[in-house]
Amino acid sequence: MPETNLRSATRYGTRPTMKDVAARAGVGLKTVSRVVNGEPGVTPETERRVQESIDALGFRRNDSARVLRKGRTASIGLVLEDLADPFYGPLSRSVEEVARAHGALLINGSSAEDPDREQELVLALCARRVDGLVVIPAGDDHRYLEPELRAGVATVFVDRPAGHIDADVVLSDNFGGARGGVAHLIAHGHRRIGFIGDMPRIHTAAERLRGYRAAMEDADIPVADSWMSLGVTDPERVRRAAEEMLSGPDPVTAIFAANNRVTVTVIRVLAEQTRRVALVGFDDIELADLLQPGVTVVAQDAAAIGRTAAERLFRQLDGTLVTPERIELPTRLITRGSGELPPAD
Amino acid sequence: MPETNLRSATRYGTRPTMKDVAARAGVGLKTVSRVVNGEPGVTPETERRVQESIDALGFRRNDSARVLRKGRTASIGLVLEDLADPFYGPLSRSVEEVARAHGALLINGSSAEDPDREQELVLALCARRVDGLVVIPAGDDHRYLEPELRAGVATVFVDRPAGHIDADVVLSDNFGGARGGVAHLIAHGHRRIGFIGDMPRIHTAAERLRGYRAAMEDADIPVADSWMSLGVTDPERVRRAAEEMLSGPDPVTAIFAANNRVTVTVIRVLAEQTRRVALVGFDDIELADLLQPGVTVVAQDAAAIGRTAAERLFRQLDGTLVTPERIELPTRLITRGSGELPPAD
DNA sequence: CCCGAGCCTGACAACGTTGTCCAGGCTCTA
DNA sequence: TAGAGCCTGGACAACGTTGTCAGGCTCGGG
Repeated sequence: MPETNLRSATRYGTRPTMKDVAARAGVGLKTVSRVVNGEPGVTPETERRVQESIDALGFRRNDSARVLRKGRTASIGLVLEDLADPFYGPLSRSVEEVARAHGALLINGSSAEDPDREQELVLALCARRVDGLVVIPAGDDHRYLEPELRAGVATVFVDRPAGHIDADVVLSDNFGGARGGVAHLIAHGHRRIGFIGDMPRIHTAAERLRGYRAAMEDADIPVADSWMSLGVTDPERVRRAAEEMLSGPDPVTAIFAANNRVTVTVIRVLAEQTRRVALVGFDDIELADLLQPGVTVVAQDAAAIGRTAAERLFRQLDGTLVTPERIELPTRLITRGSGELPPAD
Repeated sequence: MPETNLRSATRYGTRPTMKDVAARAGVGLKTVSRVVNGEPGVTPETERRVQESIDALGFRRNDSARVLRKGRTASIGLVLEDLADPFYGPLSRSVEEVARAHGALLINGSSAEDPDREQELVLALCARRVDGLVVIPAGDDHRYLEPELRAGVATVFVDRPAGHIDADVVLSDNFGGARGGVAHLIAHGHRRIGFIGDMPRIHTAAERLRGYRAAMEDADIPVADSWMSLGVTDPERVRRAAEEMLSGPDPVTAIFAANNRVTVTVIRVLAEQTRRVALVGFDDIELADLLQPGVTVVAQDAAAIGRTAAERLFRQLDGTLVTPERIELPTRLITRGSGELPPAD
């Protein structure tokens, strides 16, 4: 009874299946499958009839069933910290582009820097049977991923290494970048240089701090505790931290801001100062060149990081890649003025 | 033979199923299902045995199979133009937050402003049987969505209305915002005001242009063709357009930049001018307050737009919502200096 | 005229889960 | 002590698709 099928197909909330299409076209179920998937072995005339039914019923293949049968979902998951952060936009975009080139869709979620939420998200993605995962870790223990890795879920960590498991990592040379940025300030005559960064439990923050210390040590400059502020990111506390190191008994003449959010706040604080204080920031920020002075930064290439990670992911899926590796991408110092100001005591 | 099950379960690329877990725990398949889903009717002792098997095998429920059986995927799709655009980051984030609150995951894709790609993406998402779609349309004909809507896929369009179908839309008051922004310039004494915007086939661009014209007409100012530049967005052409309207025979004393990308380029051009030219931009940009002068903008609330759209989506899914509606969110004029400069002839 | 080859086509099982339904064992009461 | 009712657990079908395999048809050659 084709009429019944038609009615059930157009009833709200019900979708036509291949069975419905087959019934309407008066062919077998498998023939419809062949047409839908462009498999050979169907007469043009039969194909036409099937296609007509498909269009008439508005049939759309159910990929859930397909996945169940085939095993691959053609989708990959991206877990990052916050989509609204300007660093992750381009990263996410470049991951998506690579995914698209491989015919895969991108599912993404934000961990909000919360390890539990990261795990919850990752496992939800695994339950959907994503073929691969790109993870910007919030937590530092990823042993919960072991069964997934064994099951063949391709995984690449980004921006920070995985904890307690052996997996691919793609990140910036945070240590080298920070060291270079601070050395740049030292080269312009600064000795009292402040550092404002995130909690050292975050890998990037720790590495950048290490770079700062290394650069100071290279120049034989002992670091005063009052020059360092760790674990502050919210604008209010960054502001206080900056003001303190500028007004203390041993005031800094330059500040190294260890990420883009910190940099932005520090710029605001410095704009209010009468004294000219030098600034180098980690991460580029938009319009940095239009400010007075332009903001000198150590820039990461977010798009390149995303692209590299995604490409490795698909090479894992190809089977081209077996041994986990750690890939460090170089950073680039962009001088625009704020980092070249001389010390003003 | 539990040993066989165990081996097959840990073989690379194969995952344990509920059957494997059941065999290992010595219970029935359905009992495992009950434990996994927290259904009642399982003795604590049995539950413990099952849980132990789950942990030992690293079992993870296969949501594809679940979806196939239940019909709902607990995921929604978001199709936007470009994730890297600062306007879409917060929007995407707020959509994700609402989705999360409803226990759904977010799948997103970028259309790159290409109608074919938009359709391809949307249909791919429908094939995955997402429960709902949030679409920032690139094309202007969405009749291809009719079968999906009939099938009960909740759909909300954002930023621009759908073409040729009746669906929910959430957008900013582009017309009113632009009109207000231009009126603000007029109120500060400007009469020769330039307009640089996107192709009028894009709804937002057309509306903002209409707002510009309306404000000019309200003030009885005839608009010269040379003051308007439509359909340019790439920096090079925006730059040329701006320079032309600043140097022509009838040079403008103020510019209304109809979106954030245009605004940024115009700022660069104006910074090179000796003459002080007023500027109002549509869309806020980061650090706008730190520039000299601060940039006056007509700001949209991207997060509110995303939240509103996603909430409507889930209300559609609840059944609370039936009739499609058009929701316009107000914009906000933020004065920072550039829009308050007097005309300099 | 018959037979084999080759091409279309369709019946059927399987993917892993959940909903339905029933069986068996237990407790409690008359 | 027997019957009723409850609680736990399991067998089975179904979701919509794809892979396997076999059957029927046509065509050409012997």
